[in-house]
Amino acid sequence: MCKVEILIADDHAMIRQGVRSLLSRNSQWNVVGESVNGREAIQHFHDLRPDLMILDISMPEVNGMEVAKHILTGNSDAKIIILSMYNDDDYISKCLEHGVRGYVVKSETGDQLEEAVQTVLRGDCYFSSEVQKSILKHYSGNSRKKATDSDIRLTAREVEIVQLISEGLTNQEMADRLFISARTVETHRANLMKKVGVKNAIELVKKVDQLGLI
Amino acid sequence: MCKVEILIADDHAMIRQGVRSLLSRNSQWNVVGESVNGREAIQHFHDLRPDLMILDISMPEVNGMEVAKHILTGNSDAKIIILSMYNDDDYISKCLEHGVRGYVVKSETGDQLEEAVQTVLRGDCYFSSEVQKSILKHYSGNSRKKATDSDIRLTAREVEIVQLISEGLTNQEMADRLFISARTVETHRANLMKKVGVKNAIELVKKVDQLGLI
DNA sequence: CAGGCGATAGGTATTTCTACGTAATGCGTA
DNA sequence: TACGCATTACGTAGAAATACCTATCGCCTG
Repeated sequence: MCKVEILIADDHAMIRQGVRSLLSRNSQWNVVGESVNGREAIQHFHDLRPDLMILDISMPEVNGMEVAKHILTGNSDAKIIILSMYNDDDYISKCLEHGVRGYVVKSETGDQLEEAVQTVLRGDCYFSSEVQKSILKHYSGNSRKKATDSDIRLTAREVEIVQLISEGLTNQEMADRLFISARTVETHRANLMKKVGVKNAIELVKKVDQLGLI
Repeated sequence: MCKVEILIADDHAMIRQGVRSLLSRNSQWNVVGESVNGREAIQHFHDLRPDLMILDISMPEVNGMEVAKHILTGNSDAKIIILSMYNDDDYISKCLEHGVRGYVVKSETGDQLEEAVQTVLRGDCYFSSEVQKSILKHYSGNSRKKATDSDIRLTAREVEIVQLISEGLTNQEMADRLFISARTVETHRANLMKKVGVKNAIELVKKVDQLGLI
C-alpha cells in the first residue's frame, strides 16, 4: 500500500524539521521533499506531484500565497495547507479565495497540524478555531473595508502592487514575484498614480500610506 | 549519570517541536521544559535551572534579548543559545554584549543547532559562519559606519535632499529649487543611498523616515 | 445579453534614476 | 599648514520609470 506523499515548503530548516517530526508520528505519511523558497516549491510540486503540500506563507523569492495561487490555478484539486506565522485576516481570506484546504498558525500545537493533515487528506477543509474567528469576521460583514476619507478605492491587485513598490521592488522584480509581465505591473503602477493623483512612485507610497488605503 | 537539562523558549509550537526532535538525536540531552513567552522563560529558568537554554528572539510579553539580558545579569555563566529568524547585525551585537554563548539562525540546518549545543556545553561559544560575518563587520573598525543603523549621520544638505525626494521632486526640480546642478543632486542621492544601505529612492525615504534621521 | 470593470499585455517615446568613476573648492581643525 | 569633510560638478552607460494608447479575456451584474 502506498504512503501519502507530502511536500514541505518553508525557508526555515527548524520548522521543516518540526513538521517532519510531527508527520513521522503517522507511519502512513511520507515526506517526499522540502523546498526552501517559493520558486523551488512550485518546481518541486510539479516534479513530485505530492498528495499534500504544507506551505509557509513568508518565503524568499515567491511568498506562499502566490505559490498557492499559482498551483491552484492549474490544479484546483491540489491539497494545500498553509502554515503561517500570524493569524492575519487578510491572509486567511486570500488563501480561502485561492482554494487552500487548511490554514494552521505556527503557534498552534502539533496535534492541530496533524489533525489538519488528516482532515485535508479526507477531502475536507481544516481551519483551527482561532482561524475560524477570522473567517466569521469576514463573513459577518465586519471586515468591510473601513470607509476611507477619500472616495479612492484600490483593487486587491493594486494594493498588492503598492505594497511591493513601497518595499522598493522594481517592476521586473514585482513581475517575477507575481508571475505577470513587467508591462502589466507598469499598467497597474500608472493606474495607481492616476487614481491617487500623483506623479511618481514616491508620492504614491506616501499618499496611500497617509490615506490608509492599505 | 545525569543528562544535560535543556530549556526551550519559543512561542511557536512547530519550532519547539523541531528543536525537541533535533535534540532527541542525542540521548544525553533532555528537554526539561518549554516556554511560550519571555516572562515564562525567565520563570522556568529560575525554577528548573537548566544546563542550557535555547531562546527565540521574537516572543510575546518579553522578547528573547531581554530575557537573555535579565538572566545573564544575575547568572553570567548561564549557557544561552539564541535562535533567531534573521541574521540581523543589531541583534547579534546586542546579544554578544549581553553574553550569550551562541546564535543560530532558524534557516540553518539542524546539524548546526546540534553543533551549537555541543560547543556551548563544552564551555565554548558557537556562531555560524553567516553570523560570524556580522561579527567581523562589527569589529573590523567599519562598525562605526554600518554596524548599527542609528549611527548613520546625514549632513544638512543630505537631509534637505531626502526631504525633497520624499516630496516627490525629480532631480531637476530639486536642482532648480536649490540653485545647484542636477548632477550634484544625483551625487547626494547616490551618497545617501550608499550611506543608508538601500538600492533606490523609495527604500531610502522609508528607511530614513523609520530611523528618524530627519 | 450587453456593458462595466479588473487583470492582463503590448507599442513607442521620453524622462528620470542608478552605477561608477573623478575632481575642484572651501571650511574648520588637529 | 595639512588633512578631513561637505559640497559642488561632470562623463558615460545602462536600467527603470513615466506618458499615452490600444486591446483581449473573464467575471459579475443590471
